[in-house]
Amino acid sequence: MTCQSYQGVRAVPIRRLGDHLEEEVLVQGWLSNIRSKGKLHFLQIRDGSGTVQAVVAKDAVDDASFEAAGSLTQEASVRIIGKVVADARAPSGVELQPRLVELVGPSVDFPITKKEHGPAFLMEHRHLWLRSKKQTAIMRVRHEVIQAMRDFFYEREFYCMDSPMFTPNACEGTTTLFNVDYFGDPAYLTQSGQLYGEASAMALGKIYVFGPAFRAEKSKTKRHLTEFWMVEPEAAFYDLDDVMTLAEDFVSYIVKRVLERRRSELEDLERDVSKLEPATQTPYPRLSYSDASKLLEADATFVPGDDFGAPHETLLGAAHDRPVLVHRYPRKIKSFYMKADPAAPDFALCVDMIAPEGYGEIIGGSEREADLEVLRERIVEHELPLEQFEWYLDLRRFGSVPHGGFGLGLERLVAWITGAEHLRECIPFPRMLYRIYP
RNA sequence: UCCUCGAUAGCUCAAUGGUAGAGCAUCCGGCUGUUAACCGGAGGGUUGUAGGUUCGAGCCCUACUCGAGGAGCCA
Repeated sequence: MTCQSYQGVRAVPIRRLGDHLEEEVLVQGWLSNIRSKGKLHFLQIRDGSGTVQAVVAKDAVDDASFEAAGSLTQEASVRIIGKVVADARAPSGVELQPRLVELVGPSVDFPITKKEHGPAFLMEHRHLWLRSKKQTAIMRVRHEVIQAMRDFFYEREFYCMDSPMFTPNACEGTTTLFNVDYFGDPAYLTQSGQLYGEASAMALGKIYVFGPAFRAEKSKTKRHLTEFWMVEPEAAFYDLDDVMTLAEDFVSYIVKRVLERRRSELEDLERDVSKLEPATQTPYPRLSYSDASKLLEADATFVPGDDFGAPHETLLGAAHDRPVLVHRYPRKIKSFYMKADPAAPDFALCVDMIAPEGYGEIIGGSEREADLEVLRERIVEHELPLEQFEWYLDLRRFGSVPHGGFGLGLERLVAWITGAEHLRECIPFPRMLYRIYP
């Protein structure tokens, strides 16, 4: 006897009940809602794979089961043995006619009720909020995105080469580092796996890094987390065009996969999938920073030569029905490792991908500076500690090659695909400014 | 760091400066097809904290704490 059967009846995930019509099965899960009507109890049972209605009739079960069913409260856990039948009156078209209902664990005064709640309350109860329909749907989409991402790189023979979380050096500016005490020495939580990714690309050619990144930004917006997951491909002998093509192939692949396999989740989320379909087609529109600046000329808040703000990105994104690639930003507003455009040295060979519908920048990438002396100057210009970057400079001393890559913020991509209001809903346990519980 | 808004029952919100209320949740009762079910009843409050104005403050003033949205910055 295992937990996967009970009284000789085999457990079936709710998602798969449609394959077991007219069979007797074991369903194990939690009560998401109950409606009682005299001698009938309508139980909504959730098991993580889906939700199904169980109709407990007084004359179809023993007294103990009927009593147990009637006294169930929200999020009590249950074990049910019953027959799977098709019924148009059931919310999912399939329902369970139990002959046995057993309480596994009681649930008294579950805090998250059927009516609406404020964000602070929900965040305080994130561990329980995760059980709700929308949150589980978002998490399944996140899961699908991660799987699609790994499949994409596997198919193209990019090796998974993860970077360390502890690092002695900064790569995205020194003001947003989380400090840690590393056996008495100062160290930081990584802001990006890229620098190590470059070293890995010199070893294995095409690689990707996937892991959390930490940024101590004092940002209080729906587009920021202090801990977020980033996937960062890096490839030797890739120039900026190769990077842009890889980025659009990557995003279109993922969107296509989610549309194929997670339709019902997108329905639960009431996501308008017609807004996602154009993104399955490549190429994506490409425009240079200079071209984009002209489009923003009418906007008084835009200062030519400065980076785009969130409203500008929204404006640029809104002009297209799919993500847009903006390339060659002014070098002075970009990171030290980006290669200058030989044709216009004040601009960097870099690219941002801006998602439609105001979801903002989901990708930042570039061709990297491959020349030892130029790179050394940049590190000094940016007032970074040169001695901590000697290993990084070695990549230019020993067989330097043109190379490039990008970083994609997983939660921002998931937010756009699911239509989520806020990034905090796109990671199981978000870490934000002033929020580290639960 | 800056700007704006907010804090009243477990939750979401009401309440001319004059007796603190509703829906949901909880508990009790009713109902054999409910769809955030419905119907009847019950319990539930130091109005974020500390001061101040006033005959009287949930409401006006000051400070603080916490929260939300946005800016900057970024993925």
